[in-house]
Amino acid sequence: MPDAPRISDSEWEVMKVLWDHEPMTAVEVLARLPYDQWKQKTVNTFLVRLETKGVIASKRVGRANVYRTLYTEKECRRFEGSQFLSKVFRGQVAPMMLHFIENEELSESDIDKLKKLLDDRGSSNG
Amino acid sequence: MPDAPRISDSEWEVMKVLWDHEPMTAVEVLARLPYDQWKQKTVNTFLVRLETKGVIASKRVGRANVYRTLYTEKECRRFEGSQFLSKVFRGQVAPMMLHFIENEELSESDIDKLKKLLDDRGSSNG
DNA sequence: GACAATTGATTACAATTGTAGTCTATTCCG
DNA sequence: CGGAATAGACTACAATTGTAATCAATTGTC
Repeated sequence: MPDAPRISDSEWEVMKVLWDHEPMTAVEVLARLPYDQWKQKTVNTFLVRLETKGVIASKRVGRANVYRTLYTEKECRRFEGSQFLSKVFRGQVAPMMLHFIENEELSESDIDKLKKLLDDRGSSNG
Repeated sequence: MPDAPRISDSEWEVMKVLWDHEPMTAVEVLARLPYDQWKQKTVNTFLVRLETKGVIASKRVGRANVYRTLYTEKECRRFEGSQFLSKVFRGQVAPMMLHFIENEELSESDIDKLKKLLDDRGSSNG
């Protein structure tokens, strides 16, 4: 997969709705967003921009455009994640993980899950 | 500490240099950045903008401005980190951690370190 | 069939960001 | 002392982003 283009904050909100419910029309997208967050036209603009960027595609169905994503959430997360990592944590994974362990809420079961993952990771690829 | 203002990608590069070597002049900042990344005037602009945003402060020393940060790297990381978490991972910490465990390089010792941290975290605040 | 409602297409416009250049004051060198 | 170098202040300008409004085409309704 080629690198996903830059997706702005607002555009990300739209993408998340699309990933969850695609294919959708612009009206449907608005309906899935928090009430009063944006006007319909604003959402339309975001969709147009996302399509221009090549992140989503549309097909005319009747009089409405129906949108679908061209990148998975996972792909976009990979891109954003590595950007974030190098920008904010100088590319150092461990300090970043440490940061989140210290600063964010982790439930007991989250902690267990992560420990198991680290176990697997540790043994499989020394 | 109040929330740090929004710091752009380029501004972050400048901030990292400042955190490492402050207090510094604009010329010193440029010298610490990768060769040919930016012209002196560009770095100057970033410094002015950062000061306007209230992220750094300057003091005139002789004919040069000497800059220092007003927020620690930790504080800014907290801010950026939670933004990133909610934007890209919908606020879910565990999936994010999982993502990085799966997608980024972790050395054996990184993994050990993280496991220990999770142990502490798990037992101290069940 | 004429008008209202809906939807996309086009246009708008300010703030932020990236990337400097020019203008001005000071200071160092010969 | 006069010109060159230097540092900051001010200005520039396009791209991206946030936030829509207007224009135009289509479609349903009476």
